[in-house]
Amino acid sequence: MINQPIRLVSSNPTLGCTPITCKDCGVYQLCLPMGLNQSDTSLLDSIVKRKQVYKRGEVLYRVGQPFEYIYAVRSGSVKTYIFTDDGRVQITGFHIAGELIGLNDIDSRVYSCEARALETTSVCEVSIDRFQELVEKSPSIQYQMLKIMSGEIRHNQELMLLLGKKSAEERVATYLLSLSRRFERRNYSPAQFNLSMSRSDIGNYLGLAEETVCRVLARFQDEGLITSQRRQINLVDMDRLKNIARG
Amino acid sequence: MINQPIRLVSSNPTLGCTPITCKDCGVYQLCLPMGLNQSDTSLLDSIVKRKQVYKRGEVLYRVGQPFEYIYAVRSGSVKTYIFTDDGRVQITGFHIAGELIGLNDIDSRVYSCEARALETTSVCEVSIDRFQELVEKSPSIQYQMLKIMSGEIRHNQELMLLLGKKSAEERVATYLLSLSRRFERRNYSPAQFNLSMSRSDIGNYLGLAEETVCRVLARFQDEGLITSQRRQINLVDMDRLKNIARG
DNA sequence: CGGACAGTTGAATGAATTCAACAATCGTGG
DNA sequence: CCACGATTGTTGAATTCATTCAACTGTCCG
Repeated sequence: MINQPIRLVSSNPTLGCTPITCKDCGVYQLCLPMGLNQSDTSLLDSIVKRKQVYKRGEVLYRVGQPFEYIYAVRSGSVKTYIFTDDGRVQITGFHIAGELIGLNDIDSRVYSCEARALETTSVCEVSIDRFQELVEKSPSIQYQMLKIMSGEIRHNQELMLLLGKKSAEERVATYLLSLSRRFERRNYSPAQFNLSMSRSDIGNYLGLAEETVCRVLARFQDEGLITSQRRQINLVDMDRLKNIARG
Repeated sequence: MINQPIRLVSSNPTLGCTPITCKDCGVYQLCLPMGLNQSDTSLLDSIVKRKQVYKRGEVLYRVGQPFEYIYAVRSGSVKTYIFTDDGRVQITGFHIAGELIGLNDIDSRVYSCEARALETTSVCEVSIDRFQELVEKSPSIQYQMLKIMSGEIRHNQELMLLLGKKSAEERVATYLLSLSRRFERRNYSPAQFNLSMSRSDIGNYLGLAEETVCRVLARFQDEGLITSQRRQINLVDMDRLKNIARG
């Protein structure tokens, strides 16, 4: 059975993630790096509210709306994207279970991007006001937040490298491997998975035309690197894929 | 007199920056958003150490070096950049007076990018250990840090939009206007300034060839949008420039 | 079943790159 | 202070990788 977690909360501690249990939402993984004590996690419990489910295509928030919640994805997936003034769109991230959304905008009163569910998606909405109270009570949680955001900055920088310097093949290979790693961390299969996003979304994210993504995937398939049936992806030769991703 | 600040520390409070005086380094602007009280700023003084000067081309830190300091630029400018495995480079940021360097990597033990002075540059090196102690004492400072990093994520996302979706002309126009805004905040002239980075650096940052940057600047000059003499830039028609940047 | 959407493939086009040659400027050492 | 080599910037011509346009197929879901 593909894309089914073995145990969603069994994330390997050496990866720097600790599972957090939330009374209101049931068990989920907030993916805060290690370093929280018992009282910290109870504090977290106290502010993590409003479990919510969004269906495919539904919007979590729009640009300019008052910034109210940080979102922790429990299951499913979400895309976030920003706009140019003339309406072009750039997808800035795909977010799967265990990831946080809304970290940009903490210094702002409004959301700077739009978030939309790619499939049926369950999230916990964390009130920013209560979150702010929390971090003032618990410096260690706040320091964990600094770390998470620091990691997000690094992730974005790698994306800048991809967008600025990589060829179409390198981009697609990098993308597949990045997804693979994230699934692996969550105990999904790193070699076989379903894409929840369209070719068009992938292309948008990678700075490519949708047709280019198709062609590259077709080439990868011809060369025996992957098999793909629409959104079902199978990474056959990860090593060669890694070589391509590296350039 | 171009590129001379009227008063370096007179930054308009409405911009969300408060000038911070550091006993060890003299007066400089750390550009922490408003919200610190007197005891916070004394705390900051106590950890901001090691005023340091780097000459053009000198390296502040390299990839893989132990992460020891966050840097606050006092004067001059610094570029930060990352590498692909095969040695390609992507410049991820140019940093001028009042800006912080090293915020990515807080969750890491090593620097993930390299930083190099573009000209004679004075910085304050802030020990990460002492910084961590500080933020545990002062939640308000830490929350300011969250805000700064949140802003950095947003800035990087705009760069992703630029790299993924904008034409060469839009990129260069956006770049010039971004520099202009940053100079303006620091009471430098927003219309006339010197670039401390080469065409090659600009192109690298914007995902363009150096020659393309030249050609676009030449076109802008032909069309009366700017005048440029090598690194001396004069924005003549900001409104049209803004229109181009928007697409 | 049918209409809409998503994905694929081919051919023509184009924006930016690469290659190349040259010009202007910088800076270092005599 | 000047000269000269190195660096940086500029411009033209050829090339290329990805895009755009177009036609078509497969799949999903009401």
